Amino acid sequence: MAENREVTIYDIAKHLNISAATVSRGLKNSPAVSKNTRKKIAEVALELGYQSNTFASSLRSKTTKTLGVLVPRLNSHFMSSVLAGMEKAANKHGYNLIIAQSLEEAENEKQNADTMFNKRVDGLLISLAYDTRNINHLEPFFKRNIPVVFFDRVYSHPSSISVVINNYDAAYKITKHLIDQGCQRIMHIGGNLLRNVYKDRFDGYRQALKDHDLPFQDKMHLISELSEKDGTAAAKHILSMPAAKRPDAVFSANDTSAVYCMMALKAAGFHIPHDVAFAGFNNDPISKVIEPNLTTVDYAGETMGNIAVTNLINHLQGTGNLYSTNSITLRADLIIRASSLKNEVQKTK
Amino acid sequence: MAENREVTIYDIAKHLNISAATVSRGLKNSPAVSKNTRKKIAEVALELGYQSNTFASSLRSKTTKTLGVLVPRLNSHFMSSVLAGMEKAANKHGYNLIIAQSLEEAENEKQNADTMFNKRVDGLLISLAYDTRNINHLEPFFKRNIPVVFFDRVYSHPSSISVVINNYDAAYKITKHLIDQGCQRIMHIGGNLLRNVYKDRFDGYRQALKDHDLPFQDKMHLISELSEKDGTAAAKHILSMPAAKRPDAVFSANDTSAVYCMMALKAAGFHIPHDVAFAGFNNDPISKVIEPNLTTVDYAGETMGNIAVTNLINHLQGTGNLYSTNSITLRADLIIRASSLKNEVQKTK
DNA sequence: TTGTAAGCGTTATCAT
DNA sequence: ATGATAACGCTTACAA
Repeated sequence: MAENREVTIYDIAKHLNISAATVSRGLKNSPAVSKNTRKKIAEVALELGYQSNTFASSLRSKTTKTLGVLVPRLNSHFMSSVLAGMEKAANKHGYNLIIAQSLEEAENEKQNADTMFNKRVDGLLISLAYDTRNINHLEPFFKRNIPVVFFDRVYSHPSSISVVINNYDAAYKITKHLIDQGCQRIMHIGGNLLRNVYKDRFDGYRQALKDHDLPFQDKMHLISELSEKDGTAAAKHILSMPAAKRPDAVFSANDTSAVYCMMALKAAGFHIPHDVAFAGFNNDPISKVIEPNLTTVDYAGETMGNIAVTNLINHLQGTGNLYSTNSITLRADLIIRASSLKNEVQKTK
Repeated sequence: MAENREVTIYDIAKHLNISAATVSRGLKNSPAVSKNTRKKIAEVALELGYQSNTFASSLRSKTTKTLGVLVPRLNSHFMSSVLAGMEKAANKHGYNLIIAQSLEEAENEKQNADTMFNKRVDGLLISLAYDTRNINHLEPFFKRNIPVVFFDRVYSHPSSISVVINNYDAAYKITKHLIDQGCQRIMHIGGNLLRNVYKDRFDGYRQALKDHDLPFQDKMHLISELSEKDGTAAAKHILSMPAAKRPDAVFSANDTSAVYCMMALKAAGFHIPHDVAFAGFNNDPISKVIEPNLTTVDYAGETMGNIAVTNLINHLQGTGNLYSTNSITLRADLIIRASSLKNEVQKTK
C-alpha cells in the first residue's frame, strides 16, 4: 500500500537487463538507442509507473525548462491576459511558468527575483513595480547570462530585451482624436512617471497639446495609481473646480479610472461626452460596458505575453535572431467609441 | 569576466576552513551551529555571491517548496483574483507557484498534471476543466500522497479537500430574490452540468422555483460556456420567443453572459428591470458598471485562493487539523443591485 | 548500439 | 559544535 520509493531509471534498467545510461537515452528518444530497446524502455516505464525526476535532471543538465514571471499584480484584465498568452506559448514549447507578484513594491520584487534565481529559471520575464528605481536586483541574472525580458513596464538595459507598445504614439493619437473632436481643455489622469508606460503616455499627450497650440497646465495632470477610487477622486477634483476651468475632456492612462471618473460625473448630472469627453487605455472589458462606450487603446495583452515568451524561448534554444534587436514594439490601435465623439453626439441630440 | 562556475557551499567551506556540512547547516540558521560561525558563513556567502541551488536541495530533501496550480483559464476576473490570493499566501510561507491552464480541455489538464507531478510539486491546487469526466490523471498524486486541493470546480475524492462556496444556496437565494420581486418566468443561463458549480446553481434555481410553485421549463434553461457571445445569443433567443412566452427575469451563472444579454435586450428596446429583471454571479467588475447595476453573488476569489493555499501548506507542515474536514465552504453573499429590483423601479417610474 | 563511471550541489547520518 | 561520507536520480564523456 505504502508504495513509497521512487521508480527510477535504474529500476527500468534492471527490468530489462540494460544500463541506466541506455534507459536515460531511450527515454529521450535518442536515435543512439535501437528502436526496439526504445520501445521496450517505454513499455516498462509505463508498467512501473515511472515518472522522471526533473531536479535530478536539472541538477545535471543545468536547465530547468522553467521561466520566471514577475509582475506587479496578476489580477488585472490586462495582466491576466498577458499571463494567459505566456502560459500558452510556454506550454507549447514544453516550458513551465513560475509566477510571482511584487504587489507594486520594489522590495517584494527583489525578493521574488532572488528566489527565481535560486530556482534557476532558464529565463526571467518581468514587468516592473510602481516604485522600482533600479534593477540591481537583476544583476545575478545578468552576471550568469540568464536572459531577462522586460515587458510593458520596462527598463532599458544593454543585455536584455523589451516588449512594449508605443505608448507615446498611442497617447498622442488619442489626445489628437480628442482635440479633433473640438476638445480644448484636456485633463490627463496618469500614473507614476518613473514607469515608461505612464511617462510615455504623458509625453504623447503633452506633445499633442503642443502641436495643436493648446497650453499644458499642471492642474490638468493628476498622478495616481489609477484605481477605481482614483477615478472617483478625479471626478471630485473636477467638480471642485470652477465651472469655467473644468476640462472638456479626460484622457486617462487606464480604463478603470476613466470609467469610475465617468460614472461619478454622470451621477453628478454631467452628460458624456457633451460636457466632458472621455478616453482611456487598455481596452478593458468595462470599456465596452460603460455608457457611452469608452474610447480606448487596444492593448493586446495575450499577444504581448506570447511574443515575450516565444522570443525568450527562441533565444534559449539559439534559434532566435529576434534577440538582435533590443526592443519589440507591438501595434496598439485606437478604438474609438462614443465617449469621445463630441461632434457626433451633439448632432444626434 | 566569464565567471561561470557556480559558487557552492564548498567554496564557502574552503574560505572558512570548515566543512560543507556546517555551511549547509549554518545557511539554514540551524541552532546546532555556533552563532559566530553562522555569522561568518552568512558574510562569506554574501561576499562570494553565493546562491543556493534549489534542485540539489530538492533532490536530497524531497521537497520543492513549490505548489502546482492548474486552472481552466487564468484570464478571468474571478480566476486571476484566486491566483492573486494564492500567490500572496504561498509567498508568505516561502512557497512558489507553478501555474498552468487547461484551456477547458481535459487533455491539457492531464498533460499539465503530469508535468507538475514530474516537477515534484509539494501539493496541487486544481479547478477542473469544462469537460473533465474523471480524475484518473491525478492518481499519481494520490498514490504518492501528494496533497490535492480542489477549488471552485471540484471533484469529490476521499483523500483530498475541496474549497468551495455554497453554489446551491446562493442560486436558491438569488432566484428567490427574483421571485420576491414578482418575477414568475425566470430563465437560467447556465453552464455544463458536469461541473458542480453549474449543477448546484441550476439545482438551487430549480428548487427555488419549486418551493414557490413555479413551473420549471426546459426552454428556460440554456447551457453554454457563458461567454460574451453566449450572453448575446441568449438575448437573441429571448427575442425569438413570442412576447407572451418571454421570461420576465434572467438568472445567469456568471456576470459576463448576464451583462451581454442585458446589453442586447437594452439595444432591442427592453427596459431593465421592468421588462426583464437580471441577476448574475461572481461580482465581476462589469457588474458595477452596467446600467442598471447587476444583482450578483459576491464570489471572493482572493479569499478562496488564500484559504486553499493556506490549508495546503498547513497540511504540508503538519500544523493543520483543517484537513480533517473534507470540504471548506466559504460565504458568498448576495449583492442586490438595481437590475433585479422590479418593484422599486416600477415605483420610481 | 550499449555500458562504465564520474559528477551535478545539497543534505542526512553517523561519528567525533 | 563540527566533520566525513554517502546518498538523491539523472546525464554525459569516454570506452567498448
